[in-house]
Amino acid sequence: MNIQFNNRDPVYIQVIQHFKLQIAKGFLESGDVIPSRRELASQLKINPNTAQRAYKEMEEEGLIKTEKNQPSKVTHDQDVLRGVRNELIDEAVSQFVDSVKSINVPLEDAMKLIETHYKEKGDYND
Amino acid sequence: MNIQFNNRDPVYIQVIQHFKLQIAKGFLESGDVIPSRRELASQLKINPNTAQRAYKEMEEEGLIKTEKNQPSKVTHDQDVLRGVRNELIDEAVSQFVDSVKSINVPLEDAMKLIETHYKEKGDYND
DNA sequence: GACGGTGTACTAAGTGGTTAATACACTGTT
DNA sequence: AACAGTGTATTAACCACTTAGTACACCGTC
Repeated sequence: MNIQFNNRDPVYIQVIQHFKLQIAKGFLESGDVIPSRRELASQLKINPNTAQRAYKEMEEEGLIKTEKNQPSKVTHDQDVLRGVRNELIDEAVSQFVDSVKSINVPLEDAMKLIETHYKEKGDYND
Repeated sequence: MNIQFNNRDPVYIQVIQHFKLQIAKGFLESGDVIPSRRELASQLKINPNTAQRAYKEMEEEGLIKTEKNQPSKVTHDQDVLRGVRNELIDEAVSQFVDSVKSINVPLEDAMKLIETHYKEKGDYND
């Protein structure tokens, strides 16, 4: 567990984002336990309340499930997990399409640019 | 002149963005005059200092040029103007590619999604 | 039952950055 | 010369939001 924080976005948002990425990549699966608030805070050197805030929002989104005095677990609802991935993708697509359309970039040009950029950069591993 | 402000981003940023879009679309061309700080502020119902801040940053980026007691004008430097468009595009492309790669979406899938989304939505007019 | 672990709630403090207020210098016009 | 319009600079106020502090309730285990 290690997150590269930027100091642009709020920490708790970045924590949530981190977990969503893990889920979207399949590294975190249904039923997996995640660290306690205090443990996560300790590992990431953040305030426990910040961890709590992140967990609370994830709980409200249905990503994780917490039972009394039990470590929080990733939800068993497969649809929700698939949803995380799809939302991340949809968000990226929508934003991109909105951007290029707003300045009248033809579809063909946009596609070509993506293809080039995609192939240029190395793959992610973690 | 009319901007649909969101209350997420700072106003002065949105003002800059608006001018960049106008430039990228070719609606604002080299040498065109833009409203005075106070006039813009009046039109948009924002504080003159907010307009000033936006103009100042655009000045620093070389987008506009201001001479004493003359209305600010869009730069004559064509390269800068082309740069605006290219930066907007590059930004969109990079962000998209980073996003999809970070969750291991294959290029083909990404392309297909873009194509579909692009065709679905109506074109922009303004 | 004491202790260390868990999750949770409430409140206070801090903080960074945006926006507003105000004033100054300059120029052209009347 | 007065005035109304420019751009500019400095400082103050504001404000939303994040983060931190603290305390409480609960459960297992030793």
